[in-house]
Amino acid sequence: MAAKTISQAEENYLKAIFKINEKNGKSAGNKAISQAMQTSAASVTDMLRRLAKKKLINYESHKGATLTDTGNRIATNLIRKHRLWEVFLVDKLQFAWDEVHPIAEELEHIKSEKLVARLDEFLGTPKFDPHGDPIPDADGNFTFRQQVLLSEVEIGKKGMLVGVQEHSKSFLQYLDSLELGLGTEVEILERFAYDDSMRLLINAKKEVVLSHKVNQNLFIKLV
Amino acid sequence: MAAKTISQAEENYLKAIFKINEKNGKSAGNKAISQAMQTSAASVTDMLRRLAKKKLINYESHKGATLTDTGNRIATNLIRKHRLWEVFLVDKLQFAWDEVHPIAEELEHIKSEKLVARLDEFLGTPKFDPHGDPIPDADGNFTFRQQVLLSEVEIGKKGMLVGVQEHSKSFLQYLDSLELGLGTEVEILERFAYDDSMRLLINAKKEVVLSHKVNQNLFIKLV
DNA sequence: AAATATTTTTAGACTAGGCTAAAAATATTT
DNA sequence: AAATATTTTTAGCCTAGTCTAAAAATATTT
Repeated sequence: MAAKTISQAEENYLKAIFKINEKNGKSAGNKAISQAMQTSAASVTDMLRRLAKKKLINYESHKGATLTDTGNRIATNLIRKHRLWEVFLVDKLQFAWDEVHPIAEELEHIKSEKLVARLDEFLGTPKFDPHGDPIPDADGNFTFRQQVLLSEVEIGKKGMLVGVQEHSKSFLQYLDSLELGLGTEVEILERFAYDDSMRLLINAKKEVVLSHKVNQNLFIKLV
Repeated sequence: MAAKTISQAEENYLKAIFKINEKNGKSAGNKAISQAMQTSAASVTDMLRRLAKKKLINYESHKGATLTDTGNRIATNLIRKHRLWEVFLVDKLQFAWDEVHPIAEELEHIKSEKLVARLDEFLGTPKFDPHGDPIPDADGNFTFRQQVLLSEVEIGKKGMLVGVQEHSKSFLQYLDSLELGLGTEVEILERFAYDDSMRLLINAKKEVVLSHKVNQNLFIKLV
């Protein structure tokens, strides 16, 4: 089967569709895709037709898109590459977790299968990236981890920060300023009903108060 | 000075022009570029005009192209990135020297300055790539090394293989089969006037006979 | 220097990927 | 169910980068 060439633009659309499908649990609409890709709705319609013709997505006019098996495999592999490169940048080249995303966004398009395999091995076959997101294996399987949003944790419970949902530079830098990195121990001391903010004890020595918005973006593994 | 965006295609043309300028010591003609880029002459004319408009090359109709300072800086930086990535692939990911070129060809287009600096440091600021080609520093300066083509070395002289001029997979694999890698010691035992082939002693223990074509592609540092 | 060969440019066309503005289809309110 | 709002598609246009075929310019031979 002649593995058709897939352009970077096409790859990026597949990844966007994958993420929208995953988050919403249903087919990705034109609007959502155009927002994710920062392109016009008209461009999206064009691209969806192209991807459908290549059998990478299932698409019917006005009904949005879902990935075919092939499309899913490609999107998953892109995510694998993106996350492995992020680990490389942080672990080997000492980048901070808030600076790796745009670089990995370019690196994920490098084509060699062998490169990915060797990189994975070189990094020690990591299961999670620097933001705590799972790295799918070569067959596209994600490691599942028991985790809850900090906003859902009850008073008195203890846990450890294992992931972030939001990846913006400003959010990550805010966490840095609080010394809240992956692996940080947290204990819920108090919850303010007024605005759902919470007072926490981190690493058993420092207290911080986090807004609801922040709490909704932190994944905790309870201990 | 608004650093205009430069596409991968443009970058590849700049690199091709750099190499042709370097090898021929004069302005790069349309034909040579079209051969290097594997594109039609018409496409080259178009691209030369685009590059000239961006002040990356000096170009006049029918007179070929040379790089401007800006163009030269970009081309040199691409070569720097290409060669650093080759070192990464060989030294860190255990790739063979005959498989890294196409992958580095993609990796060299990754944009981050910081990435290059960190990679360089991570690799121990190497001065030569896995084929013995010099890696320009961040300012574009190449390390110069005293070297001669094996075909020019006199009988009885000894030296060390420090570089290859040809980079094809088949040539490199042929060298591998002879156990002729960079760093190999060679002593010239005999030269056959008939076809300019040479008999050599390598690493003081094995004899091989190399054709003139091979001898013209090996760089030796005399001891 | 004329004839011939080679190189380069022009002219016109194509694909990928993007855009805006308007029309059509679907969803949501009232 | 009608009216209104939102989403999606259509139509037409644009740029980058490629192509072929023919014309023009330059180089090489004779």
